[in-house]
Amino acid sequence: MFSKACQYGLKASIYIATISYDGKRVSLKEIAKEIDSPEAFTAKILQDLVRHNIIKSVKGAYGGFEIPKNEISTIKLSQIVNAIDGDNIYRGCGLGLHVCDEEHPCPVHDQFKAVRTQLKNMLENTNLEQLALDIKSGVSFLKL
Amino acid sequence: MFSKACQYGLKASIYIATISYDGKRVSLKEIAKEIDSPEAFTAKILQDLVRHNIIKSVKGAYGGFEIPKNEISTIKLSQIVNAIDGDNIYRGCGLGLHVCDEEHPCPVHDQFKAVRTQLKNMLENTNLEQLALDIKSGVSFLKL
DNA sequence: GTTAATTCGGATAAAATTATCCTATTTATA
DNA sequence: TATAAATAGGATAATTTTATCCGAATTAAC
Repeated sequence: MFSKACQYGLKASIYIATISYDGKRVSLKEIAKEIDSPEAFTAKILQDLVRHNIIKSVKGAYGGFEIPKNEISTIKLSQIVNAIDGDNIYRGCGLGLHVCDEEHPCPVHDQFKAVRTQLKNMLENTNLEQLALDIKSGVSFLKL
Repeated sequence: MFSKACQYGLKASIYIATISYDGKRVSLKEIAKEIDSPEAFTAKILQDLVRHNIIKSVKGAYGGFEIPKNEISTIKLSQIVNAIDGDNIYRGCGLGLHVCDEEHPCPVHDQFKAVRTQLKNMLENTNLEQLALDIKSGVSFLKL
């Protein structure tokens, strides 16, 4: 459904949110360890999220990544997916047609529309705070 | 959502169904032209679908691909997706965790479950006949 | 039988995605 | 100011996916 880069980006963002919730900052090294992802590749993805203003980075000793506490509940999964994988999953045709709309639908246009809409709603209605709290309380997990 | 191979496989299957509906057979060349796909790559995918017993091939002059008429309405999109992309889209974790179930859910497990279920139902409840008839009647399109 | 039209299958190439490495830059602390 | 701990970013490598090429096998028609 999502690229690996996007999966790492989502997991990293959620992890950063759990740490930022306590007013702390976290290093790339720790993030990669906690979400079980390749460090250098994860660095690229985080840079991308920084450029998209979704997370903040602080360079130098005692630096790391963070999300301003008051922003944690405002960041939606859709923003992260969009930044990394683009909007094809919302907009694109399920069969890859260049043109596919109500006027000229692909054979599965209607069937896919419902799925895509549900996915879109889900991603737009889920924010980092909800997910971070579940991680903190041990209800859900970021690795294994 | 699906790989390109899978998109080509779906489109090709739908096109073959429209032709088989009239009791005819169609060549790789025509299929690739009608669904706007690379010929040699499409050949590999069709071979795969033949091995999975989803379509039939006839070698030699006047050969080609076909679907027995009485099977057209029994072939579900899920079979095609499964043959080409595997079952990861139904089974796999949205964040790529190796283990992700009710006991040890990833942070978005519940949210994804609904989307995946809807996608699964859609693919299992859509068969080639419905789609082929829409193509034949000009309601939907396989290219552009 | 010969020919032409086909699918099959192996080898290879191109492109995209995923992953690694190394250096530069920044910054807190001693 | 020197040092160590970080992120930033460019170059490159490995892997996977997508795509092409070509010869072999099959089969209908002449």
